[in-house]
Amino acid sequence: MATERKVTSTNYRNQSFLEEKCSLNELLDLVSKRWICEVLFCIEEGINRFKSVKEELSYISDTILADRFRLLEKYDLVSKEHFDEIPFRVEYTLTEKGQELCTLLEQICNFSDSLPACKIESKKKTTSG
Amino acid sequence: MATERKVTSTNYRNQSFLEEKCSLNELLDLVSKRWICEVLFCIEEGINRFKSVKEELSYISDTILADRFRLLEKYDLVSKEHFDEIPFRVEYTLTEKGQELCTLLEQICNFSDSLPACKIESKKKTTSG
DNA sequence: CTGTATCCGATAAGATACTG
DNA sequence: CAGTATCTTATCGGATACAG
Repeated sequence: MATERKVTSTNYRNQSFLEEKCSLNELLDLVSKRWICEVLFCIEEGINRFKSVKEELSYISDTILADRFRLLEKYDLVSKEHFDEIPFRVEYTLTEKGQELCTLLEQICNFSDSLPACKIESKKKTTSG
Repeated sequence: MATERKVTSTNYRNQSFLEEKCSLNELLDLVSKRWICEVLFCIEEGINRFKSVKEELSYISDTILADRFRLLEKYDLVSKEHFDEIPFRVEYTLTEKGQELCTLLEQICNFSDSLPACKIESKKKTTSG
């Protein structure tokens, strides 16, 4: 990961245009990255180590999880603590801003639950038996 | 646009996993698409025709704008009205859900403004002269 | 245990040409 | 005016191998 964007691309120019217009676009670019919200929610619930988050989110890969932790730290939404034990241990915790974001995301989550287009109804079908 | 996802990909499986886990992920996938929020805000402000939105959002392309309108309509966030005049005219307006989403987005916008990592400070630099 | 480096396939964004 | 069809490129997500 950590590949730099090609500054000559239209893609880059447009994203920059949007981010300068409103910081919302930068934040959305972050929180919409795959797994980001789930990682955030894991930490909120106290599942706060590399391994435990990886287990909780069955399919996430090392590469992506490491990248997501790095991003969340960069944006000061989580903080990282390294414990010098043997074997060593790393824990992530939400910052105040991180907690605030979680709360906002939960509001959006309620909203999306109420959107008919989301939650494609046929997903459950518990009519068996 | 409108290219179908390859159902055999890990990419697809993971996104499906997340969307089934929480509808938040589906909504985020939508609102984080480039220009979506800006289009929504344009409509909210009464800039509600293809041409006028295109002019307001300098760099957006026809292809993308059409796709965004289609998505917003599909999710029932905006509704489309065709006026049979000569030349004909099409107007988009927010639905109740669309208005509700705008309000939520504005809250997140306030939050992102307060995040130090967003709004990279050096963007203004009005110290000249 | 907690990551990093490198490479590759899938998807999103956009350019261009065209239509009723 | 308000789009659609087709193609190209950039970026993202992920697999694999490896490291402190």
